[in-house]
Amino acid sequence: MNDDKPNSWQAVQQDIRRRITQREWAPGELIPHEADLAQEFGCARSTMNRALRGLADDGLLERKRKAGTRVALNPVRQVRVEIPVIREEIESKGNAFHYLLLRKELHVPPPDICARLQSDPNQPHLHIETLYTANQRPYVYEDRWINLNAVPQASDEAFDTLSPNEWLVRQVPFESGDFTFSAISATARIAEVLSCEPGQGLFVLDRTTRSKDHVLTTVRLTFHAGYQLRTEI
Amino acid sequence: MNDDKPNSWQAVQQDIRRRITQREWAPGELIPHEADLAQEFGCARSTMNRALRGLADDGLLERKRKAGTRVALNPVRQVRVEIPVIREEIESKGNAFHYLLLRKELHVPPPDICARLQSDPNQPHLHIETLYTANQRPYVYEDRWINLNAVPQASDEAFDTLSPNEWLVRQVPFESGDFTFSAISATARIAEVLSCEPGQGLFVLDRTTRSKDHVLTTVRLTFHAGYQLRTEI
DNA sequence: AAGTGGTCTAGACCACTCC
DNA sequence: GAGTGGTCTAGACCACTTA
Repeated sequence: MNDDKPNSWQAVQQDIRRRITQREWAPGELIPHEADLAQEFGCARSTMNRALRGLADDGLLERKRKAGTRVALNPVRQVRVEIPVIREEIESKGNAFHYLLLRKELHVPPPDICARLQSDPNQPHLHIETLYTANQRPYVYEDRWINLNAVPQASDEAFDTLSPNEWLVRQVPFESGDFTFSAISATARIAEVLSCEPGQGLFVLDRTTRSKDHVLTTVRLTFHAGYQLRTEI
Repeated sequence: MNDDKPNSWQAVQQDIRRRITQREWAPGELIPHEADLAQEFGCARSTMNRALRGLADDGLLERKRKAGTRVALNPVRQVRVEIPVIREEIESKGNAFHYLLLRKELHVPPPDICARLQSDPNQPHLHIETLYTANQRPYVYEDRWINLNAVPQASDEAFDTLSPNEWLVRQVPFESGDFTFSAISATARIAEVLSCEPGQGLFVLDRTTRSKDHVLTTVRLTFHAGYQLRTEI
């Protein structure tokens, strides 16, 4: 590491961070310009810039040209969350990973899914339901729709050796997407699939993936009871 | 913006990103070194470095000294999630924000909370329960413990003009923390507070905050039914 | 109009890691 | 030992924003 080197951007950043967290600079306060700070720390302005830019990315500082740099009033507005790759998440805990194809059908999606796929309301698409298990115990239930306008080759795929997710990642480049975290009460169907009580509160991750012109797929992952998504800052 | 400038790191990054998403470079493939790419793009190595470093931060590339840079096998492993600042989240939707102090007591925490606070199992701490409302409707229920070893002045605070969270942010510098997202089934108590059915699945955010030496506070936010946390990539 | 952050460059040295 | 990314520097110009 370079933390000991007094002029590394990490060392500089750490000291600036300390000044912020220890209230040496109060929230909302204007701090010295890059150039002055660089001189004070005896480093190049680019080094100071990198340190400050990082803190701004983390939400600790707010920077504006001409206006200068201020300590953010409300720190820590964002965290990075690792999106689990199911297979790895299960195997990294030393558990056996399997998946079970519960359904693979072509039919017309309900209206909400049609809207998400940005598709003609009468056009059929591929509907796939999968259960992923850890040591034979239900881990997460996946309810996926694949847009056949965007991924026509999906209808010929058996998904017997590769899970839908792994197959899609290899098949189709994607560019953007959105994620939604929420909670639901287990329906009778989901309770059966995940071996829990009906009504049980379950953690849910909805993901919609797009390429340049199309929505590729939309998927809802419903996790087993007690599942947690952790992160640190 | 500088996106049009052909030598801006953004422009370079965008083109590299395109090569990755469009499979011009396959997942797992070794890509040219910084120096070569810089020459190809006609930019300085530092510019290329910044572009590639950003893509590595996003999880699209994996870089190792001497080994070189590879396209990540499984892209998009992490997303940035905005941690809601309750007051702002409510007011930004044009709703009236209020909070209601349901409880403020000093007593010995249950064992799991003691563990989180890293505290003596017999020592009392400050327990605060708050309900935040949007247009008088329950929005989120906050169940908080404050470590009195770390924040002794909390016991004198009435929390009548400032919510516990806003007060703490102003009082105490903190350095790190962890976040956990999960789901629960509403207990009778929570159902009453949040005006929902017992057993209803609810989205939960647990947060523990530390300064250098102490755990400052641990809090569980239980959101109203139907709450979603969204993010995009 | 002027101040401040944002970025680019060219060159240098260093640190890590693979062979 | 050697190759590759990581970083620092000094200087320059630019873009955005406020006054």
